[in-house]
Amino acid sequence: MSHFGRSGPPEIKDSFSLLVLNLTFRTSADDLYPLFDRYGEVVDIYIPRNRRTGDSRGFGFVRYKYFEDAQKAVDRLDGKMVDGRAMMVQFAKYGPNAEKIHKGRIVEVMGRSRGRSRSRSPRRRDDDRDRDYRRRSRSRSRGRDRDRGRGRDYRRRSPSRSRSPDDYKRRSRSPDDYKRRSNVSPDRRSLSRSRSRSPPRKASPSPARDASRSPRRSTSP
DNA sequence: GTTGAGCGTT
Repeated sequence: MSHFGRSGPPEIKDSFSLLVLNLTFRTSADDLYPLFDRYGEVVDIYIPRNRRTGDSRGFGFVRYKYFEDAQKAVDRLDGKMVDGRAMMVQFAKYGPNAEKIHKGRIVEVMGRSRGRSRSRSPRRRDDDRDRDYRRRSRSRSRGRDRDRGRGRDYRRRSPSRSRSPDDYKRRSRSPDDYKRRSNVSPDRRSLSRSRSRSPPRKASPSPARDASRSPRRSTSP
């Protein structure tokens, strides 16, 4: 079992963060630990996962206690085949909170004291990130030269609305209708089964069809 | 059952 990430992000100041890219979607921290632990003391390993699906995002973070170990791991594990895919190991550029990191070590801390003054609207970054990373993937794989197309899309975003919210409200049926339907539905079924308005026939439901084809054969000798 | 550039928390 993974004992990483259970107590949140430990002391990042005293550790060097490594970014592991090009990982398979099935690779977990447990799979990376034995590989990275061989080259030094691993403080923590974390692999961002999607909260909705729970799938790995294809990359992870490995924290070393000493810089030399981290550097060695980068040099040795970079391009290492893991689960049939070569992973890329490099020093992290940003910290968990977007802090600037140099060589895996924090060199610049976010202006928390000053940034705090800023009225930063506390928005849900979880969902946003989840959806964003998906869209970014798609865009990147194809939209490298599609910058022009993107701009066009933004302009055409307006006519996207063809219906007004009022229409939706109108669409919703009245409670009476819903009630009636709810009542009618089971009632009809119940009636149909109970009353047996139409006696179930053992024969085919449409003998006429057979009859229409029969005559031909019947008349035939 | 899929995907593939990037930067992270229970």
